Formats: sequence, structure tokens, C-alpha cells
Amino acid sequence: MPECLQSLKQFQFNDAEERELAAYAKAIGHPARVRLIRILAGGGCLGSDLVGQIGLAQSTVSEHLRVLKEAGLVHAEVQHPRTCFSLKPEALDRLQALLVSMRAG
Amino acid sequence: MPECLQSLKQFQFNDAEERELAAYAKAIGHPARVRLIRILAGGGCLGSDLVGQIGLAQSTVSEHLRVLKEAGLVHAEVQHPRTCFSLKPEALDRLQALLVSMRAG
DNA sequence: ACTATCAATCGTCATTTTACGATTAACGAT
DNA sequence: ATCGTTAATCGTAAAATGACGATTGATAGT
Repeated sequence: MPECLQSLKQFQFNDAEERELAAYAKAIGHPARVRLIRILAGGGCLGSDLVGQIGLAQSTVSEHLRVLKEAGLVHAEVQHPRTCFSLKPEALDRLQALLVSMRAG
Repeated sequence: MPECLQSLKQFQFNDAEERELAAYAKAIGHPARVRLIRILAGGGCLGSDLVGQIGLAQSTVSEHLRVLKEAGLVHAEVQHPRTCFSLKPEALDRLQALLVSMRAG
């Protein structure tokens, strides 16, 4: 019997929060998307000079941005033919809060 | 010309850190793994009562645990035929630090 | 030696993700 | 009306992921 056997306490899970955290994490879980966030965190937004900053095809970058948008981490404001991308800081706040609460529970 | 055009500043990227963050996030990016972490954060560790707590097959839970181990988030100590799983808090610390530094950069 | 137990691994399948080039849509400027 | 620019979308292909049941390996107990 391992001494590490936990007291089998009742966990009250919060499905919604768990899935929320997983969704944020999944969105961030790619180097290209981390870099995109990193750039957007650097202030304001900019069209797809983003494409230049990342060594990927335009369509691929667009797809990564779509993922980030869908996860609610990034906001896009179309001003044709450009689109302005910006970080949604409140989403990162939320993510950090979820991380903390997962540890403390 | 969108007023949000950023000053095109030189970003000095830290590839290694970006990939590190992405790897952590990717590992957390699944509800089942969030739940596993959540349980393990609740103290000590326990064999695969984990399997019971999560509505998935033993082999599937084992695979999720493997992912978490590989990402360095969880530690496994084998005491045959059981294995004790435990959270590595320093990994979560690191993750949180990376998140912060990504925002500030 | 045999059995029971538990986690890892294997083989398989369906789904999702990542990436690309090509095309399309939406405008501003000429 | 045409052209250029920019981002989204489409079509496609390769790879990775998630899930399962079945099998295996490693012990402790009988």
C-alpha cells in the first residue's frame, strides 16, 4: 500500500470551468499561436505583418488567428481590406485565474 | 490606414520559451487532463482510482497521464503493481511565469 | 508455481489539426 | 470600371490526437 494513497475525498468538479480552461490552453498550445499572442501583447494590433513575423503561409496564419479568435483570446476588427487584431487581456486574466483556482480548488 | 497600426518594433523572440509555453498549454488542453491535474492537485497521489473518477477507459486515462508526464506536469512513481501519480507544482509555477512574461515581454 | 492486480503498451479506427496553394470577397484608389 | 491589396475560405494531403479493447509485464500474495 503506497503511502501516497489519497483520502479519496469527494471532488466537486466544475465541468464548465474545466472545459473553459482546456479550451484556452488548447488554443495557446501551438508555438505559432504563442508567438502571435506575444506580438499582439506588444501593443495595439496590426494587419498581417503578422504573416511576415511568422514563417508560415498567409492562409496558415489566418487559420491560427481564427483559432485564437474562436477561443476568445483575440479580437479582430475588419477595416477592409485590412483587419486589425488585438489581444483580449481579460481572456488572459481569466485563464490565469482558472489556473490558480485549479491548483487551489 | 487603421489607427491601430503598431510601430513595427523589433520583437526579440525567445523560441525556446515560446515552445515551452506551447507544450505546457497543449498538455493541459484537454478536459480529461485538466480534471486529472485537478484531482492530483487535491493532494498526494493515488493509483488509478483516477480511472474511476474519469469516465474513460483505463488505457485512455493511462495515455492522458503519459501526456502529462511527458510535459513534465506530473510525476509517476511505480510501486508495482501500482503507480503513484503526483503533480509537479514547480511545473505549474513555471507555466504561470511563462504566461506572465508572455504578456509583459 | 499460480493467481490476481494494476498500469503500460499495442493495434486499430475515426476525428482533428496543421499546413499549403489557389481562389474568392471586399474594399480603396486610379 | 479596373486594379491592387488583404484576409478569409476552399480543397487537399499528411500527421497527430483521442478513444477503445486486448494483451503484456511486473509484482505481491497464496
